[in-house]
Amino acid sequence: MREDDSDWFSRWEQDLPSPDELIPLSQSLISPDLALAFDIRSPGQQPLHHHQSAPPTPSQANSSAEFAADSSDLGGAGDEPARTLKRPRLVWTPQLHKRFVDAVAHLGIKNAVPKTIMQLMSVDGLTRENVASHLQKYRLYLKRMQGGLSSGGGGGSDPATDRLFASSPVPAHFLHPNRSDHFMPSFVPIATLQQQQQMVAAANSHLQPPQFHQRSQIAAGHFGSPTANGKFDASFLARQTQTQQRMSTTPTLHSPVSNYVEDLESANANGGRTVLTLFPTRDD
DNA sequence: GTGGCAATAT
DNA sequence: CATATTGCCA
Repeated sequence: MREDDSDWFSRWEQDLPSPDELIPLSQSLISPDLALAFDIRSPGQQPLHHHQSAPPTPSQANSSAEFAADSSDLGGAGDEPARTLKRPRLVWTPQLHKRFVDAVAHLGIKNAVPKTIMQLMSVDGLTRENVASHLQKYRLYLKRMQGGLSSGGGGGSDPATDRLFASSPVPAHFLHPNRSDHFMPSFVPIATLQQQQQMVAAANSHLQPPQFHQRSQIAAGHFGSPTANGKFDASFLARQTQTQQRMSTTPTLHSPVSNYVEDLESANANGGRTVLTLFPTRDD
């Protein structure tokens, strides 16, 4: 039983987890809402730098929503009403929108309701209202794409409002709900996701509490106008595109890279090429 | 309770 | 201007 009584202790001592290993664990016990409410962030992580140093664990299930914090801090928010706390405005970055579109595409228009979309996206901090609002706008966008005629300035497709939507390819079935063979994905990998969602959120609670970005100048393209107001437009890249393929033949300018959906169809009709693409498989 | 949609607010 | 919120209804 006893090997070396004098040794086991030093061993035990050595095997003690370092504070760095402990902290994240304790944080995962904090619900995203609480973290948001109390403005809790990772001790060793400054709100400014966001390092994405190739996570050793390939299990990327979730990305964090990016928020824009209003420069004017609300006074009464420092208290306990964690429930009714006011969340920062959600910034729908192209990446986030892509997730949204993918979710809708994979759900099928039938099941693409705010709640399920939100669940499938599994972006922590994302609320049903966020999705609902965005979905509403997105539907209008789709609507006016199909009937989009009108040579005049009203109809078409240019308003800066559409820039976001244009950043992500629109699945074909969105425009043609009338297809004889529309066995759209009703299988939905999420079974009891209602509960899983919470666990997932807890597991990767990298929640980003209202951040006060200052150098919002670094963002590459910048989609929104420089916000003539005094507000900080924090459009950041959540993740650096690490595995980006260079398509030398097709300039990225206005060619909607069409590598989306079809996972269902190809899996069904394509014998040699089962593209069983899990939904949150990439994030560009 | 949830979803959709228009209007309205921030 | 982009989201959020609200009101009203299915």
